[in-house]
Amino acid sequence: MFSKACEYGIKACIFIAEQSVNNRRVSLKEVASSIDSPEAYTSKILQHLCQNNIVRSDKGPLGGFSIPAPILSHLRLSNIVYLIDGDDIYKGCGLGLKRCNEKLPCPVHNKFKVIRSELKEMLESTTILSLVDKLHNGLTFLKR
Amino acid sequence: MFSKACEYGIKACIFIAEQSVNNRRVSLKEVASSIDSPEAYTSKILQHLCQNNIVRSDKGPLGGFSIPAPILSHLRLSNIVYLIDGDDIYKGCGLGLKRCNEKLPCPVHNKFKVIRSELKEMLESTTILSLVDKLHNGLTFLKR
DNA sequence: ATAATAATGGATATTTTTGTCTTTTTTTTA
DNA sequence: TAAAAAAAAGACAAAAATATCCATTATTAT
Ligand code: FES
Ligand code: FES
Repeated sequence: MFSKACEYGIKACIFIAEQSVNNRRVSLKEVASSIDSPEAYTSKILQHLCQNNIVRSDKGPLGGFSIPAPILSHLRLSNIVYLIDGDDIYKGCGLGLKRCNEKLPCPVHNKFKVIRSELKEMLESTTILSLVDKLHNGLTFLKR
Repeated sequence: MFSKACEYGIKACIFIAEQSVNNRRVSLKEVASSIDSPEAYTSKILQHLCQNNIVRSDKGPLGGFSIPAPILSHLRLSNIVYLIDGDDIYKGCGLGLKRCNEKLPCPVHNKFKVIRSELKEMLESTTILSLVDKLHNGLTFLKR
């Protein structure tokens, strides 16, 4: 469904967000070990998220990653997925035609567009904060 | 959503099925050009489908690919997707945890499982024959 | 039997995705 | 001001997915 990079990106954001809620910055090491991802690869993904103002980073001792409250209050799954995996999952044809097109639809178009728009709706309506809550209460997990 | 191989596999099956309904066998060349896919790669995918009795092949002049009526009458999208892409789309965790697990769910589990089961339901309920009909009536397309 | 046709099978190549390693830059504390 | 800590950046490596090539096998028609 999502690329590995995107999966790591989502998990990293949820973890960093949880810590940010408690005013803690986290290092790359902490992120990678908390979400069970390869450190250097995770670093690239975090860089990408930082360059696009989804995550904030501070260098030096006491530095680390965080998500500022004003960003966190708006951040949704869709922002992360769109940044990392692009809009294929929203707009792409299920059978890989150049463009999904009502006028020249592929055979699965009508069935596929329903699923696709439900996925879109789900990603756009799910806030990272809502996921943080459940994680914080020990109801969900980022590893295993 | 699906791999390229799976997209080609689905399109190939729909095209071959359409021809089989009219008692025509089709060559690899015809398949590849009709669905706009790389010939040799498509060959591998068709081999895979043949080995698993989803498509039939006959060698020699007059040979080619076909889908026998008894198979076509049962064939659904899910059969093709499951064969080529496996069950990740049905059972896999949206965040890539080892196994999707009600007891140890990831943060997106509850939202994700809804989409996933709708996709599953759609794939399992959609017959290739129903897609052939629309293609045949010029309502849908396999290229562009 | 022979030639022609069409799929098969195996090896190889390319591209994309995923993952690693090393050096540089920035910031903080001593 | 020097040392340590942490991310940034760039080059490189490995693995997986996608794609191509060529020789072989099976079938049909002549
Ligand atoms: S044209 Fe294929 S999904 Fe719309
Ligand atoms: S545990 Fe992640 S989708 Fe079920």
